[in-house]
Amino acid sequence: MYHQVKSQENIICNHTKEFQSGVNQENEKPGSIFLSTPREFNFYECLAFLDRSRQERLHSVENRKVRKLIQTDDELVLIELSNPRTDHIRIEYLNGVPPTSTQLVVQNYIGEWFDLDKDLTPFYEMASRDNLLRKLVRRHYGLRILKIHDLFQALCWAILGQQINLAFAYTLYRRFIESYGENFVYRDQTYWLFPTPAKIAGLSVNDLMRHQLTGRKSEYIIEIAKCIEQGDLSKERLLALNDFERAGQALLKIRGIGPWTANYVMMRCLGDPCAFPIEDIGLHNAIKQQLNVKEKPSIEEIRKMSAGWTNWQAYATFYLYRSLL
DNA sequence: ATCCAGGAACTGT
DNA sequence: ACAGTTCATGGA
Repeated sequence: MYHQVKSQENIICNHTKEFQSGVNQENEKPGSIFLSTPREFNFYECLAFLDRSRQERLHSVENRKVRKLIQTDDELVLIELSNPRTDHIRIEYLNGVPPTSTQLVVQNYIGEWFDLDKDLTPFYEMASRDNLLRKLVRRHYGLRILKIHDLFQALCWAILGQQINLAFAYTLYRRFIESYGENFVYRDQTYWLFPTPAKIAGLSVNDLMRHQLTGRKSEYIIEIAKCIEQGDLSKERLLALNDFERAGQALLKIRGIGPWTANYVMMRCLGDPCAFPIEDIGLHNAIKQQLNVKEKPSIEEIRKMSAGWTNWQAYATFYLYRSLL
């Protein structure tokens, strides 16, 4: 095989140019492709979040690397990401290097997954002056919001997690994926894709209730699947509103999506830095822990504490989530 | 056993 | 508009 990869051609930079330089060729091996990362980025902080549940099926973290199966329009690719040097992520294609066009899709996907385009310096500046965030941003420096690319997946994850503890939410999520998602076996390990709206739209409420979803959640998810199937709801359409405020309002009109779910999805999927799921119990617990107090803060108290977080509420929330691991 | 969990819809006033 | 109730089950 003479698929000699020259490093210069494979440094993909979908964010600020200044981060492009500095890739050393020593560690490179043919077939590896590198994605340069900003200075304010820590791969292992992100991996810690990705590795928070043993029931996770949509990626696997092992040996300081993460693997994920990605379905593009015409390819199924299994990637493994690692971080041999701090200024880039290494991408390895385990089931064969796909065509260049697919590689570009994958690189964009990873850029979105790890939120590489965001300049965190203003957030850090704000956080260094905030009593609640100061320690957190130092301890977890370089953490990014781990995004959920697929809107249907983000909505299902949020709805499944409504009003139940996180461990049980993961159980429901795993059952949902293993029951209705496609899988791909590679070297004795199974990798999963999230179920498609088409698949879920064809189910009955009873089908989902068999996996211990409540009747309500089953209805919400099936209805949303149908909505997406018919093209009435899509990430593109929400982003095309060009206004997170309006995107949030559109989400709130959907049955099963309240303020918490709308904000959660805006944070994890649509990329709204102002999204703030202020009703979130996990957020409340994280704040309680940070303040070292006995009682969880009230919504009003959180409003006051977060008064200075303008334009960065989602990042503050995510760092607080991270503190709970 | 008891309480709570990364909420939201529904019902009655 | 607002407060109280129901959904429903697992985890600690």
